[in-house]
Amino acid sequence: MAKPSGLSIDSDPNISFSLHIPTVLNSFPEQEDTKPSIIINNNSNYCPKVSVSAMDDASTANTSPPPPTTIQFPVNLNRSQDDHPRRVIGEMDFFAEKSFKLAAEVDESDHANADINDPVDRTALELNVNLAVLQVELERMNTENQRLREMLSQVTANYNTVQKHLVTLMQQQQQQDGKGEKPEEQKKSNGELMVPRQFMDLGLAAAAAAAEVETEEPSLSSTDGRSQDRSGSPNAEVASKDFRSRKRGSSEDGRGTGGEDSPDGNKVPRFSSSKTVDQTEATMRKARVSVRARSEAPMITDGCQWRKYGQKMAKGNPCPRAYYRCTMAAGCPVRKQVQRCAEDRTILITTYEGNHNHPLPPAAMAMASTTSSAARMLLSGSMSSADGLMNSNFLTRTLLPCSSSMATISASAPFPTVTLDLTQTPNPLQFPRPEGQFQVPFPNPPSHPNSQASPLPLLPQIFGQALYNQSKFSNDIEQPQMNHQLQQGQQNSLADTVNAATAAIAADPNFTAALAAAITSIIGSSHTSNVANNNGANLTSTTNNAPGAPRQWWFGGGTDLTPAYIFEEDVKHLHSNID
DNA sequence: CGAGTTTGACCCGCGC
DNA sequence: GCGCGGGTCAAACTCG
Repeated sequence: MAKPSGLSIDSDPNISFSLHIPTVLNSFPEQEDTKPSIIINNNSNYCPKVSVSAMDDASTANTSPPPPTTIQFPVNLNRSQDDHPRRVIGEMDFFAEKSFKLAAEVDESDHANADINDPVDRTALELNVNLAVLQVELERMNTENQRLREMLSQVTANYNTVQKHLVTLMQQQQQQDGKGEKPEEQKKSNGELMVPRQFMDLGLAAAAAAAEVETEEPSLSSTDGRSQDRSGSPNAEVASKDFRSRKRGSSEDGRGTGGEDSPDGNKVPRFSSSKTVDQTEATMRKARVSVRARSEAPMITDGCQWRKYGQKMAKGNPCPRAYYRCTMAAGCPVRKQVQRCAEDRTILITTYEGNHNHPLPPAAMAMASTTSSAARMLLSGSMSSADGLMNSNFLTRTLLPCSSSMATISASAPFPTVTLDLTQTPNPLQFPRPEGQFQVPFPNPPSHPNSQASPLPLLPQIFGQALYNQSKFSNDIEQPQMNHQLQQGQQNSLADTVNAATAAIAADPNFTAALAAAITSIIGSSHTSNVANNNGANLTSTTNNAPGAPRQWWFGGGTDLTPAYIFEEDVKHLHSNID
């Protein structure tokens, strides 16, 4: 990776310094050898200046990079009178201990008479630049700190709003419970959440079972080990076929004895753990995550290996639907369907189903984590509402608080499906919430229309690992026994929500790195949080189309200006991370 | 020759 | 009961 790295001084009387600092937050392993450098140019007669710019791939690869941030400060250099053209006097390595040591030994006052041809004066110049670098860096950090504080104040305000909202809703809930109305009936009467009863019932068991499983076997996401890690459960291939067998056998149950037959023929009591696990498997398999992305390619690249096992013409769409199954591990139950949108054939609709039973490569982590988190958000949401603690309105506003039209949950589909629409801009004002759909924030589509191969940004491995660690940490701690099932389900919901959000914000590596600690702290705090902590942080970002324009971030938001939901523990952790 | 794809057949659920 | 549509199977085929 060849990047300009050196200290050069032109011969004009006024010299400008260009300090190039590799973007630390966005650095990749191959960039580690990139060092800050100073380029001193004499392109101004009266105003020597140091210009600090962050050098990254964008600024170097782009033909018209955004102008670097230029911070000017006086530099008095007595140039030699010879008009030598540009002369490179050496490279300043800011990571070299020698550079700082030399600079510290030089009297600062010497810089006024510095002669760039004199080694001592050059050292003085280096000192001057070093101080400037530190000043600039300090200034930048102050600015960043200020920005984070503003964000925190906004989050705090949102928290207060939500807390009031929660109290109101809890009061309403108590009043309705006093009338003896069951939650399911409430939903029907309210007409706000028309989720199939089958899904609601399974979702309760699924979330509970998922909580049990995850307590024993924490994992980065539900995508790894869901099938194979369950003790006594069949392997994934068997489970996959068992699902089909169960589906076929379910219609025969009515003719049978009425007992529940396990796949291996043993009688299994109702509500046993294995039955719950089966229901979990069935539900997780039924829950689907659909990703819409613009792509000319026949299939989006999600990091997994797939084998096509069928193709059908689907009704209402002239484009055939292809069926794939994951082949990264024998018996992985994950399948996906790929079909072009009938209305806009540039849009590729990929529907994922099931959870991987094997470790995933980093490249596959983002998509798998996102889809599985979205699916489990769906299931956890159903559990919470079915449990009666939250009515549908609350579910809508807390679990799925944003209506940025980037992700939708279709409850009317044959299977509960979360649709992540990566084809639209996330501007909430442009996309009013459709009736009967709940929406969750997800990242904007690839900024470049041709970046078809990666509709979702790759989640940095370190970020995923942090989530894993936090998940493990929170699961290792004994849970208060208030309502074990519910609480763990909510914890999963929180983790899923945050997990999805983190995958979303991974679109911006700078922000990802900056907020990784905060997000993971939110997860880690969930075990001590109260019921209201079900919500988690929803982070949405948008990018101005103009190259180099800053990415804007906000918590929550949406057409109805629903505030973000960050609760006390989360705010504390944000505080601690910022301070 | 093995892995992956194609494609017709089959199964099942569901609505009429 | 029947037909339709979605989903899967598996033999045939293709390709490297």
